[in-house]
Amino acid sequence: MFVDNSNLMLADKTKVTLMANNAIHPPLIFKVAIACPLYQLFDYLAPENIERDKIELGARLMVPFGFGDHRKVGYLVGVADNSEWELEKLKRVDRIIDSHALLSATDLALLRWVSRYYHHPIGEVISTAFPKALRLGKAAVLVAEQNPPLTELKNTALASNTAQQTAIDTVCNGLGQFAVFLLEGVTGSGKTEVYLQIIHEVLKRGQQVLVLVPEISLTPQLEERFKHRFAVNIAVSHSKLTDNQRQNAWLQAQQGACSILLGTRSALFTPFTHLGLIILDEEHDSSFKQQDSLRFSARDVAIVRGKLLNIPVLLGSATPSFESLHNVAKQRYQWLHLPERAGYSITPALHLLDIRNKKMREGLSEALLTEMQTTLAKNEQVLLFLNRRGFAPTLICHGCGWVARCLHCEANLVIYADENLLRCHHCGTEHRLLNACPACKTGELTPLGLGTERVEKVLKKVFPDKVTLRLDTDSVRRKGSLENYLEQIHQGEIDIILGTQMLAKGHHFPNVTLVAILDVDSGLFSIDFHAAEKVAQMIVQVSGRAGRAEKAGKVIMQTRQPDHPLLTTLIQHSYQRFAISALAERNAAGLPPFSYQALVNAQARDEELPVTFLKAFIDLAAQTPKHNVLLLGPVAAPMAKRAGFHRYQLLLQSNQRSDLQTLLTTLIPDVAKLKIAAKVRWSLDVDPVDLY
DNA sequence: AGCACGCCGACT
DNA sequence: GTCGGCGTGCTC
Repeated sequence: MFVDNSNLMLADKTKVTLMANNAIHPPLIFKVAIACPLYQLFDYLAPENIERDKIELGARLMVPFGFGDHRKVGYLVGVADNSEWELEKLKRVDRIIDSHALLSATDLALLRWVSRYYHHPIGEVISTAFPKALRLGKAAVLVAEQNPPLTELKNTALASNTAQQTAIDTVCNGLGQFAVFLLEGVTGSGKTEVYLQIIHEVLKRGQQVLVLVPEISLTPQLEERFKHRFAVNIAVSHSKLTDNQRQNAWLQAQQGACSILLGTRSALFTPFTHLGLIILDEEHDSSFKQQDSLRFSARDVAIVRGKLLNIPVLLGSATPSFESLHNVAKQRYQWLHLPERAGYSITPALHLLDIRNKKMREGLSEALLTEMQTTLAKNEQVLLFLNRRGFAPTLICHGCGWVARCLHCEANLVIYADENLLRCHHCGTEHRLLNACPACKTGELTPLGLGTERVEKVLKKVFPDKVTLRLDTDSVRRKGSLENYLEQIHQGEIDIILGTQMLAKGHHFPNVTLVAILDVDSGLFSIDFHAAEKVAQMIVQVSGRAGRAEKAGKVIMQTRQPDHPLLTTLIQHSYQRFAISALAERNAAGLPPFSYQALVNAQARDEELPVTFLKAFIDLAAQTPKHNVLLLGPVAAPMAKRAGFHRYQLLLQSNQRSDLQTLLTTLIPDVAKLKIAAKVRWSLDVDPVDLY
């Protein structure tokens, strides 16, 4: 009788095949990273009949993951002959999506470094390097067959001054090897021209350039200058573009079809075929630090990338970060200085305007109004800086002292008079503007403090025949309106520009000859030790908007602290001098960059849970052998409640970066496994710049 | 992160 | 009697 043993075979199929495989060659195991919040790789059986030498690390795979027939994209990061798991429990890879990996070995090494340094799950890190469609497993298409001709260059050989030429020569001599250059040059000193001439050299070598800027609004003007100068393919990548546009830029860089990629911090992980230089403009800008999910510093990761690729990294700023200045002092970076304004530009003069006991009109002193009058009479433009949106930051009852507070945040509601609203800047909650005090019913409700909307109203009253423009996130919410407004300013259609932070970033207003910082004091008394650095940078950056070309500029800072050392040092000496003294203070206090920090944040709707979690974190750390890391906290975050969530934090600090890293490496995966970790929203920020 | 399993309240 | 709430646990 014929014996059908197929059932038997089926029952024991896995074992039989494995035995057969073992007889010929050992099983092939794929080590796969998958985008989920787990600090581990997943082992899979390689597809059947695969040739081992055709496997490329970094390739995307489709793998079964989780329940039922669920599939996810995985990233191949290793191949092995064995697994710590029982082979019967391993699933098999469905298919290899990329026969040729889209990431190089160096790209993968960079992503693994990022995962280790920021203690972020490897699968999530790798997936952030890909455009959305590729993350979901879509096939990558070819965007161009060949590299474009890289030698067609326009308008070369512009005259540079000595300092510019020295900077250009120094970086160009360093092409083809790793080095970090800090190009420090005041606004108008011709930094961009230095970039252009160095980029020219890199292009001549047939290599690509990655240029990173902190803000999307800075890309159009740079793109324009690149296009005017170089007849090469220039790709742009930032989050205001469509997924398709970003993917196209990504593929062009990855296939060597573009010579320059200009983008914001998210463009940093874009793969290139032959990257020769990374430029990071406005390197001091805190927008280079991502403040959610993967909290990486684009500046620091750019430097690691330069090191891995053995190419130079050029950091540029008029107000370098203290960390970069410290690295120059330690001779880790080479300092390149452009001390003067190129051409005929005149450095603006800084003045402190003591407003103590002075009569004020909605935040504007008589002396400032007179200065404005004089400037406007000459048909020159005035720029006023006030870093506070809305009409007024507080609504208070003159009768009983009641203040309009947000129900979900530990914050006051901001008055928006035009919209007849009270709005919370932290959770977005809106209320109708009240007519009567809800507490005493009779008291008069009074706006307290100044916002841009309030100052705009008084400006229109005082200067009725002049055109005032308010520039803040509320007024430029509509897409593309910032560019339109900037164009109007350049066309001379605007007389008075009033705005927030967004004015301090890189935009040039040649006909502005008077700049006033209305309230410089508000930045001087923060609990965050970074505050002084940020205020000094803001003052110098805002000052840089004034007095271009042949026209002298004037900068006025209204203050009630005319003897504050930050202000006097900046005015009597320089940003550099202030940086030196502030760095000395940080050294004495054992603060970064003389020590190393990581901040653990925890928040939950329940008020007790964040503290319980952070205490569990401390308990785990205490079980770790002697680690020389100071744990400070838990303490309530500076904004203790936000959008209904109670927030606490724990600061870790060490004199040795390696001590801090070693502790975090063992601690974080264990913390993630804590039961309570699932009940709070927690995050880790390595090298935090915002301590709240 | 997803997604399923599981044990308690208001509905056709 | 069921639909669905989100607490808990798992992913090679």
